[in-house]
Amino acid sequence: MLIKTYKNISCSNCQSKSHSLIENLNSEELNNLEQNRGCSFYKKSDYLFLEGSYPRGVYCLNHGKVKVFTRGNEGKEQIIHIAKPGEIIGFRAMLSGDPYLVSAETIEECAVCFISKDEFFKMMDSNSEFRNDIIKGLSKELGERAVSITDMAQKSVRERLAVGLLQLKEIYGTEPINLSREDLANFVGTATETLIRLLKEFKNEGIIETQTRKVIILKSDKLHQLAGK
Amino acid sequence: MLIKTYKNISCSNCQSKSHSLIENLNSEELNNLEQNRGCSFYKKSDYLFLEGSYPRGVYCLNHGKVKVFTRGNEGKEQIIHIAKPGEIIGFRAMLSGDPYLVSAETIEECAVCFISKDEFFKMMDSNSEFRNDIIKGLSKELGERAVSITDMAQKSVRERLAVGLLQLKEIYGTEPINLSREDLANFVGTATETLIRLLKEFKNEGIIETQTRKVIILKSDKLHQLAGK
DNA sequence: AAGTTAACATGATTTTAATCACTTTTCTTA
DNA sequence: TAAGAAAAGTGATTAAAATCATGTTAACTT
Repeated sequence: MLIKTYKNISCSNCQSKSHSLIENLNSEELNNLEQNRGCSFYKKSDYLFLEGSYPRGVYCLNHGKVKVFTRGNEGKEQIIHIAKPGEIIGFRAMLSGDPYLVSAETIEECAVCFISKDEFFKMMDSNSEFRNDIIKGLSKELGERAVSITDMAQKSVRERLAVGLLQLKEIYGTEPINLSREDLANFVGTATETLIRLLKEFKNEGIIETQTRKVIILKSDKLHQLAGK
Repeated sequence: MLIKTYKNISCSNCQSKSHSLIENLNSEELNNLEQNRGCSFYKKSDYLFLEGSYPRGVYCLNHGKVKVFTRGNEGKEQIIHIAKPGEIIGFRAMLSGDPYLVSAETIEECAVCFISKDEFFKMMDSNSEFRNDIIKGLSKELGERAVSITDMAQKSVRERLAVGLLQLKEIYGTEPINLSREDLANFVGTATETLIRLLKEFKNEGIIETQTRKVIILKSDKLHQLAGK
């Protein structure tokens, strides 16, 4: 699946470092990391890891987007998170010691660095700032997921789409949101047909614009309103 | 709200210690903890803390049950977790540095010890085993919540009730499940009326038995089946 | 123990969103 | 660049669960 292995991305100069947990490593640690990690290109729809398998390390996303999802009853995906450059993916399972509960798959071409379990734990042990960032990250995400559970249980699909689009705006920044309708539906937690119909409504209401599959948000304020609080 | 302050529960001899994160503290640390924590009785429906406020420490549950919940759109509660003796409540917000995203309220008479922020962080810093347990706990919970999100998004209310009852069985052990219909509905994520109707169905199918508000599970295997996987 | 309140329960109705069946558009790649 | 495949979109129908209205039982309170 993997196109090419390369060693030419430097951690010290990684353009995603500043929004990454590795930003608090000192230059010695960064150099060491650079020696001990492997980097790979992945094309679209490649897996980083699969639900049920055991983690052997973590993945640091340099370029591209990765969807993290579980599979429910009839194999339907529920997208839990969409990772953007700088993010470390898959450390949860490694820290808990369990097999992955989620799968990770690229949704565009990606450059990803692999940091082995040993290396990762070494960094956790030796650098308390890094460790605290990991702990903070876990805690923050845990809080966010409590909100997601509530949203899933209580909000209508329309409200959830508004919430979801706002989250995706944070992830995609100024670029248009570039997800398949099916992925978008699996992120919002609805049927693809329902999602398409709602997108059309939002479009008619002037809230969004679509360029074939791409979605551009025109009125964030309106989405906030629709999202309810 | 608090009936009585007491100092007579010893951490070293706490009957809930063995299923608690404090079990890996050494005797010196336990003695120190004992000097620096305050214990209180709470009656039913008392708050430990409220969504939006800032954490000043964590709560260690010695006796009783506590519901942890968020409030959705129209103030409807979504119960995220029901804590049982031994559990430390409210450390997530303390670790992330944010205000509480959830509220915690007793659902029966409780004995609760309070450990200050300073004290808690001191233990985290000095005892790596304790710290690792905290990290593992956070990670495990994070995984569980990914599953909850998927369940909320994809399972029917009937399936979710089956899942919920099985979870409650783990929490209540051999005792009957003792929750109001409303709390049970807010745990499963449905309307109270719907919950009541489904409980009746389960009762007619011989899966559960009810004693006024209490629920006794008769056929766990059947619930596993209904829960879907 | 009687009265009051809150929790539990049921029936009828409406709403939301899933499902099924099918068409059209867009992307791939031979 | 034409053919095939995959993704996007539409319409009709069904199913699930929320909501509204109201009745009943249980549990406090004085």
